[in-house]
Order: sequence, then structure tokens, then C-alpha cells
Amino acid sequence: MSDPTSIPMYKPDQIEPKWQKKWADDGLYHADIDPNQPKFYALTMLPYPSGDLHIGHWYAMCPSDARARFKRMQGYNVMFPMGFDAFGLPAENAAIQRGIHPRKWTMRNIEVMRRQLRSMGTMIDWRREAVSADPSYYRWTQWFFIQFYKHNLAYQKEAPVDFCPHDNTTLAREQVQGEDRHCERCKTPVIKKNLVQWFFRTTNYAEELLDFSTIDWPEQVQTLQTNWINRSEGASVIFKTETGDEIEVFTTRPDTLWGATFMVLAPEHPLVKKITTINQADAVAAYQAQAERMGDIQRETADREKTGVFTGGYAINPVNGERIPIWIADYVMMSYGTGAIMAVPAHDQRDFEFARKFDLPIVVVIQPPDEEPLVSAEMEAAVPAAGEMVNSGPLTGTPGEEAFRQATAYIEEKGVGKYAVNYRLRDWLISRQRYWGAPIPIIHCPECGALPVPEADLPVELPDDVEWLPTGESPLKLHPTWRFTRCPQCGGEAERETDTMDTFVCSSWYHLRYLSPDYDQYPFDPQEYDYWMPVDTYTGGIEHATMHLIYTRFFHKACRDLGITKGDEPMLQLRNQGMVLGEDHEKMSKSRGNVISPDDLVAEYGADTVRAYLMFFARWELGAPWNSSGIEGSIRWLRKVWFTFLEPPEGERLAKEADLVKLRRKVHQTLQAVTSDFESFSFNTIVSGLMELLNEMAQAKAAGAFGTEAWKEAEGLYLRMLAPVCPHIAEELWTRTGHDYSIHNQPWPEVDQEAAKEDQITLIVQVNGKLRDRLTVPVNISEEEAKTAALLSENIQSHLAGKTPKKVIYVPGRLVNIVV
RNA sequence: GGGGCAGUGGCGGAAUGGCAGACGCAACGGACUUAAAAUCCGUCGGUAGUAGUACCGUGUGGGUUCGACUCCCACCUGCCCUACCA
Repeated sequence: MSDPTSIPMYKPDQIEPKWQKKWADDGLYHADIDPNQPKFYALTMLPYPSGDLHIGHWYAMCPSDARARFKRMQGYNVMFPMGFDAFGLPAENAAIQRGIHPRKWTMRNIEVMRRQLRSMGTMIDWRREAVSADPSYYRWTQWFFIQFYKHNLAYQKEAPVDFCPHDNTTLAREQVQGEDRHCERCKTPVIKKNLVQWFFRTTNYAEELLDFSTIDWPEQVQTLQTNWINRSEGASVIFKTETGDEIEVFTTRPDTLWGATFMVLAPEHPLVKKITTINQADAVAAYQAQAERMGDIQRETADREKTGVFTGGYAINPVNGERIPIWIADYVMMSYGTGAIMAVPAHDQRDFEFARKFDLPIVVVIQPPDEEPLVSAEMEAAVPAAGEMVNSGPLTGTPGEEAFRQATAYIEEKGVGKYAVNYRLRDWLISRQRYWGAPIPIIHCPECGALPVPEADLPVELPDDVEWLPTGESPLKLHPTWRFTRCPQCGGEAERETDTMDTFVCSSWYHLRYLSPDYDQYPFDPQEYDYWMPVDTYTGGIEHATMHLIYTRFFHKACRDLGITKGDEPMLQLRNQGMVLGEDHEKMSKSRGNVISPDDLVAEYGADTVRAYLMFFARWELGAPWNSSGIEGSIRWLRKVWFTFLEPPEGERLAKEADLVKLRRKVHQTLQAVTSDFESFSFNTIVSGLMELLNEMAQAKAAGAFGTEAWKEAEGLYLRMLAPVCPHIAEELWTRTGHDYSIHNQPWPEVDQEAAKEDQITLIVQVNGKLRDRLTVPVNISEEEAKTAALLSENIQSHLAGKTPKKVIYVPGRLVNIVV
């Protein structure tokens, strides 16, 4: 290579800010409605403004940005917006610790993150930014709540809820994690509390949420959501107690009804008190108290020994009239099904263990085929398999495959039960007893009840002057004046709801606010909606599979039924990126000291290098540990791109025609591969393909190709392929090689299929499937010619050792396999 | 206990019925340099051999196939989710 000082060095810090400013000044990435252009809504999950943009944020956003840029060059009108999920606990905790107002803390962090996001060189259209903690945003979060409330999709009820004693607020079920049931934010074990809470009726949509047929989402997310919703088919059956009450149970095995020898209620079940006899009252009360405390201490694992207490009460088995005892036990959950079960010890392992421990009767009512006749006294475990119904009154003898249907028909005919579907999915608990969230827009009037705030009075703004100290009640409740108001109906004295909404409510519709963040007639401008929605590609972490991604689907469907949104799904295609681990292969965290700061990397290498490395170093959907020497490879590559394109070659070699044909072939083959890799999110092979092509171009340059027509073509195609990955250096080289600004307005090039075609192939010759020779042959070789050439090869002859081939397999353009 | 994902050189990965290890990092040898950095050239799965080459090799065991990293079955290991779900 000639003296590198003859041309300017590649200095990203002199290039990147310059272009970022020019693109912003020119509004290059403004996405406006254009009915003549196909639209493309590319969305990445909005970040929480914790203050520092983590390398993980870059990993989520840079490849998504590159793909959005690719789509833009393909001729789509691409919208790639950004915003901030700005409500939430960390701001409030920071306020408590440091005495800063949550709004101030949040807005300061947002300012830092905006700067960091700009330094990435993304094509974000900042005119569409939305911040969920702005009154102009949460006004509409409140508006959605009111629509839901008016249509019975939001309601309040007293319920035992998971409460975090450290954060002093309730948690949604999916925010409680692990065996010890700890808070996802602060890891404190949660406790149970009975509170009046607000809910959204997600369960109304349980069935529809199981349908993924119209969306292209990863199997894994579909599985996670399906398991979370957990649909089970069975029957609901009514048991009458001797006190005349009805206990409804859900069972997936109506065919085992004749084997129900006792019932079990959850300790919190409302009928327990009524059923319990005087003799048992003390034991029952003690057990209930113990069960309640259980939440307080640690919740034990599933395989712990069964405990329970007899209530003294009895129910009647509705199919055989047997009198069966009613127990309470903590293995029955109030939160699933009806909080009561019929126990069939012979065919359910939990019931079996319970029956053995408390010496309750076990009656076999199912005889699986291929098994010795079951004898209850000799059983060591329950037999849950399907089989012929036995000992089951009129249905005795019903074969296994008929049992479910016949049993269901029987109880329906007798009027004691009916076919039923049950879901694990529960209604979404949205109340939070904290300050920094969107206030629930409800006024409680002693005369008129809970009334929505009139829409004209929205937003219900958060007061600024609030005491933070968490007491378990909303800080809004402690404000001297805020909560006192007038009833919108009767005008009498009334009080505001002081709970705020779960931040997942805010993030369930942010993709709609991006459409028109300044619009004040409606949550979004309907014209913008009609043009841009639905989201075409949505990217983000898989950790949101059972939270945000279920909520936002629910929200969209609910809004559809209220006539607010259109279509069944908000996001057509979903892709998840993996995680960037620390160099020690551990999750990055401040306490481990293995955090990689994007700001430092940009200062050292420039944004283009960081972008390229993030796309190159791992499979995007899997992620990988960071490697600080690995990134050296990316900067070397970009330096080499720089010199290969700018530095005049030494010497006066004249390229041979064959070299130019070869160069064009490689360029168009690479273009083909890069195009399909962008479509399939294979970002790592895009970069490796470009590296390979550069190596080939350097060779062609050494052979004298620089400045030829073929070289000019290769240069133009290379830079356009590079543009989505490394937008700054691509723009700089584009200008320096004599093209017109801006490369980012260039169309994505077309593959010249003729140029990409090989004229020779390497024919693989195998003997019994083992590679024995490689032959270079013309691409249009006939089957006969290929087989003959293979058999004539010296190597092959020696491996055949005089034997006659039994069979010769030919795969056109690929290989010959000789079987002896 | 249930479900999911993954296992390929020292490392990240490529190939997804047909040349295993593209591309890059690290390492080693060399050139340039007073020296270093940068850059360039070369080697780089294992065993045997000067070499041509041969044998082995994609977590383990089996199967399907002319041919398996790739498809099927069972298992092992790691990670993630979930959990007395009736």
C-alpha cells in the first residue's frame, strides 16, 4: 500500500457529527403521509429513561434502524419514531433517595438519552417523539381508561393482590417472579393484601388472543403467550352443600365425576365460614390465618407435603348422591378457576396425596387399557391416564375416547353442570398506589358512586407539590387539596381516585401517539392512522412476551370493538433481539462492573464502527458476550473501505477482462445475499458479506481494476449496501467519490442476474458419500459429461479399486456420488 | 413437575439434506520500523507423514438416506420462562 498520508485518514469524529447535523437540518428522515408511496411503519420498543443508554439499547435499535433504512431505500415511505416510557417507579425512588422531583429526574434523563440516540446516527423522525409522562400524552391514556370504563372493560373490585412492601404498591401478577414470589424491580418478596383495585377485562379476549394466524410473530412468543393464557376445556359442575349453598367447580375431567370423594376449597373461599361447623371452627380459623401468613413468609414449592383442615361440612356428589366431606387446603388457589375443586384421588396426583395423608376414600372410576385392573388400596400414585369408565353408574363401560363427551352430555342433561372453557389468564390489575403515573380519571361521589371525569376536564394533572414518602397509600391521597373535588353529576362534595395506572397502560398505545404527538382532538389523527397503521415490523426484547405484548394486543382489540382502531392486530411482524452480555459472559450490571458504555465506544471508534460491530458479532436473535478486541475488526474493516475507495493505486497495471468479470460477479452475488439477509434479519452475514466483497475488491484493485467501469459500478453498489449499516462513512465516501448528496435517497440497487452467474462450478465427487475429488467444470455440464468426468478422475479410480459402481447419483451443478 | 431455546476450532459465528469451520477476533511466523503502534504477507480443528494424502471430527447413543451439523427418536449439559392451573 502506498503512503497512507497521501489521502486524509478515516476520522469518524470529523465525519459523523457533520452528517448528523446536515441530515437533521434537511429533514432527510421526515416521514409524511404520501398516498403515492407504499408505507412502512418500523417500530422498536420505547425505552425507559433510566438516564443511561445501555449498549443493549444500541443492540435493539441499530440493527432495526439499519433495516428501516434498507426498507426506505427499497422505495417504502418509512416511519421510524422514538419516544420515552417516562412514568414509573425508578423516578419516584430516585426522588425519595435524592430529593429530586420525579419529573425533573425523568426529563433530565430524557435529555441525555436524546443526545445519545442522536449520536447513533439513526433515522429517527424526532418530530414524532412522544413522552408518556407529558400531560398531552396521559390526557389520552386517561381518555382510553374512560372509554374502557364506559363500556365495562374497566372495573373495580376488592381483591387479594400482590403487594410489594418495599415499593409500597401492588403488582400485576406477571411482575411477581421466582419461587419466593419477589417483586421484579426490587426483589423483595411480595405479600398479599385485600384492596379495592381497578382492572381491565383482558379475559374477555382470552380466546381471541390465542389466535396468531394473521401475524408473523416468533413461535417462541406465541408459545409463551399461549401457555400464559392456558386454555383448558372441561366442565363446570355445581355441588350442593348440606347448608343449601352451591359450590361451582371447574374440572378438565368430567369423566371422573363418580370418583369425587371429597371437595377442597381455597382457604380464602367465601363459603368457608358458612360451611364450617362449630367443632371445626377453631382449626379452620387457625389454618386460614396460617395460609394468609404464608404469603408473608416464603411461599413453599409445589412438591411440599399437602396440608389442610376438614370444615365439618358436607356436599352431595351430583351424579351419585354420595355425601362427601368438604376440606380446605392451600393447594387450591382462590385465584384460579372458582377457588374450589372436586377431588378425585384415584386419578389426580395432588388429590391422591391429600387423600392418603388424611385417610380419605379413594375410588377408581377409570380403567386405562393395557393396565392391570386398578385396586385403590394398592395404588401408590394416581392414574391420570384416560380409559374406560368403571364404577360410574349409568356411564359404566363408556370407552376412554368417548368418556369426556358422554360425561359432559350426562351432567348437562341432569342440569348439574355444563361444558366450560377455563383460562389461566386473569384480568389486568392496573391500579398502583404511587405518585408517578397517569392518575385514574375517576371521581368517587358518596351519592352517585364512581364516575368518570368528564372528557372536557382531561387531563387530570398530577400536582407537583407532593410528599413522596411511601406509606402504602398513594401520595396523592396525602396531598392537602388535590383529591377534593365536586361530583360531575350532582355537584356535591366528592373525591378523586388517588391510584395511578400501571405504566404498561401507557405503553399499550404509544405506537398510536407517534402518529401525531401534537394532535389534541383525539389520541391520534385518523388520517395518520389510516395511512400508517398497522405497525409493519416491531422489534424488542423477548422479556415482554407475556406482559407488554399481551397488553398491547388486548388494548388494540378492545379499541377495535369500541370503534377506535381498525383491524385485529396492532403489529404484523415481531422479531426479538438477544442480549449483549458482559465480557465475563454474565449479564451486564453495575454491581458486576462489566457494563460497556456506548458513549466511550463512540468516542474511541465512532458510531459506524459500533453499529457495524453490533450487527456483526452475534446472531441478532441470540446475542452474545461483548468482546472488546473484536470491535477492532470492525474499525479495521472501515479503514480498509476508506483507503480502498479513496487511495489511487500504485503502478499502472491494466486489468484483464476476466478480473473485471469476476469482480462484477462477486458484487452482484453479494448484493443478492445482502438483500435477502436484510429481509430475514440476518445482520451478521450482511457485514461478513461486505467484508468478503471488500477483500475481493482489494484484489481486483491490485490487478488494475481501479477506475474501470466495473470498478465504478462496484463502488456505487458497495456504498449503497453499506449505507444502512454505516450511514456516515457511506455518505462521506459517496460524496468524495463524486456522487450527489444524499446516498440515503438512493434506490436500493437491482441484482444483475447475468453478471452474478457463475460460468464454472466446482463439481464434488464422492465415493459412498465421502468426498474424494473436486473437479472444475463448465456450469452447463450435462449429466452424462459430469458422470464420465467423475469416473475418469484418477483419485476416484484409485478409490474404486477396480470395483464396478452399483449406482451413480448426480445432483445438477453440485456433485456426483458413486456408490460401490 | 411442565414448556421453550441452545450445544460446531482458543472465542463470536458460517453452512440448514450435498466441499464443515465463510467472515472476524485471538494466537503464531514473517515484512516494514532505531523501536513501538499502525499496516501488509503467511499459518491456524485433531492424529500420522517431508509431502501427495489418509483417518478422526459439529454434546452422547440410535434411526432414516446414495449422502446428516442439517430430518426423526431417546438421552446428557447449559440458559430462559412457568409452576399445587384443578
